[in-house]
Amino acid sequence: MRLQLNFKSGKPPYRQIVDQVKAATAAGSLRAGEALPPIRTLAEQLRLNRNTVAKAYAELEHQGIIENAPGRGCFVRDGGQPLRKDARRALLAEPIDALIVQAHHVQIQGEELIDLIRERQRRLGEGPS
Amino acid sequence: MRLQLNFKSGKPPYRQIVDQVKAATAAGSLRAGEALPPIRTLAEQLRLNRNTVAKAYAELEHQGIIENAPGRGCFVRDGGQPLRKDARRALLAEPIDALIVQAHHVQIQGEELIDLIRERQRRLGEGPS
Amino acid sequence: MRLQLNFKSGKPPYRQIVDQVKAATAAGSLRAGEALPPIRTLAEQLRLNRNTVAKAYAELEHQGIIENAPGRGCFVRDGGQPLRKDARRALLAEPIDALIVQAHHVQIQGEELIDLIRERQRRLGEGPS
Amino acid sequence: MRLQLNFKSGKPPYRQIVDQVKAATAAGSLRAGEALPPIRTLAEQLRLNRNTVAKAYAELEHQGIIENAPGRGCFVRDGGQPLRKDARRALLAEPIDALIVQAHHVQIQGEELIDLIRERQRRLGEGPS
DNA sequence: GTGGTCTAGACCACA
DNA sequence: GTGGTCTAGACCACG
Repeated sequence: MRLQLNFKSGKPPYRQIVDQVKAATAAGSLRAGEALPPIRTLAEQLRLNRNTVAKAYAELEHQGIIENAPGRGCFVRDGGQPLRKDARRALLAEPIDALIVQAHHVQIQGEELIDLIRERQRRLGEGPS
Repeated sequence: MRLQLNFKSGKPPYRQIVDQVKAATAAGSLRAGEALPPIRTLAEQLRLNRNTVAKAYAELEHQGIIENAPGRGCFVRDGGQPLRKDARRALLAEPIDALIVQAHHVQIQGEELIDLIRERQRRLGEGPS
Repeated sequence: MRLQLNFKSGKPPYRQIVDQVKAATAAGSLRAGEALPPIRTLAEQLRLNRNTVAKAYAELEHQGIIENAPGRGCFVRDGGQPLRKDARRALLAEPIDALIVQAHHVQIQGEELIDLIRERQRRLGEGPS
Repeated sequence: MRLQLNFKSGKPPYRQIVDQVKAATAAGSLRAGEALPPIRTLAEQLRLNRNTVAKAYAELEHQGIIENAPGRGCFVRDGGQPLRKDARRALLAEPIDALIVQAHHVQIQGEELIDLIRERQRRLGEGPS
């Protein structure tokens, strides 16, 4: 589970954590019973205060996504069937549009943007499927 | 020019206005020289306070997207990107990486992500408004 | 760091704060990394509303002079001028012309103006605070 | 009488007109009985609305600096002795400081600033006294 | 404790 | 009519 924060988006960090964990569980890439990273570990990775991460975890527990077992860690609860592919693709529509717009603003469009993305995929070690 | 606020996203309303106006200029549905709705009018439409809309417009002016002429109104400015191509591409590296990670969370990778992006490009290019 | 407002100048208070902080960093009495007074404290000192001071600080952050860290405070940033020398000199042409004209109005010209400027340079260089 | 507006200073244009005319009369470069440019002429030169210039003139008349003779124009009233040299020099202290600070921000200081100013003086056709 | 955002309502400068 | 600034006081996110 690799979380990615965007400090310029305006969305508060604790909300970004909540939303990303929810997306991962909904898509099935985080399975029921799996453990989330300990609060202090995640706080270090994301360079956030522990209180902030704790708040995100508390919110996730409040929404029934995870279960907080004091002293043992946080675990994903069973959330039923993972989403179908269309639903998962729909989750990406908004962030993709945002990227296209931002690219347009620096006058990079169409295939040039696609090329750039492929380059970053290669660099992140994610070869074309 | 139809603005739509999402009060559940966690992103502050004034930021949503900024991002949507930027998107509209990028997509061509707002052209250079065109007038934006007056602050008071937009505030009424969106059921926001005048100051909140004013803050959004001020931010847009600060970013060089629009021009605020006291007494006359707010107008879309002419683009004009002085940076060299490498610099512009570099600006996109971070948001692209964020998207790739987010897509990974919902188990969409490689060429499947590329396909999705092409689809959104087509849809945005079809000319809104 | 002693800020002084002039309510008769016609210049808005938040702009006076911005200009004075910029002056202080330029003069070296505010060094990189140093903390500015908290918004609420400064607002009290200057008998301004908190929002007004916040606007000034936001503007300073936007100009890259300071860094506002929610929860920790506001800090002076490291300078770092990426523009080339010609570009920087060009930025001064307009304000210099304005000064020459203003001096002309009070019948101070040529070398007499230069002398006056040298005198102010000496005084500012003596290191305030 | 050459007026110079600075739209970025934050000081309202009508105040800049008032202050500059006051400075010129105080320094003696505008003498009693002399005519000010007609409102519509000045408005065109400064690219302001006539109302704005009219407001400045009205303020000047209110302060007893000028006299408005409807149909004939605006004239400077007798303001007694013009200021002594020290007083005139003092009027320039603040704008000079502002320039030095701004120059410092683009890392132009000392003699380099002096050189730049001399260059602008030459270009404005104002040879060293 | 810190800074960030929003509302409500006022006054000013400009066209 | 337009946008710009200020006040007052509220709530939120972060450390």
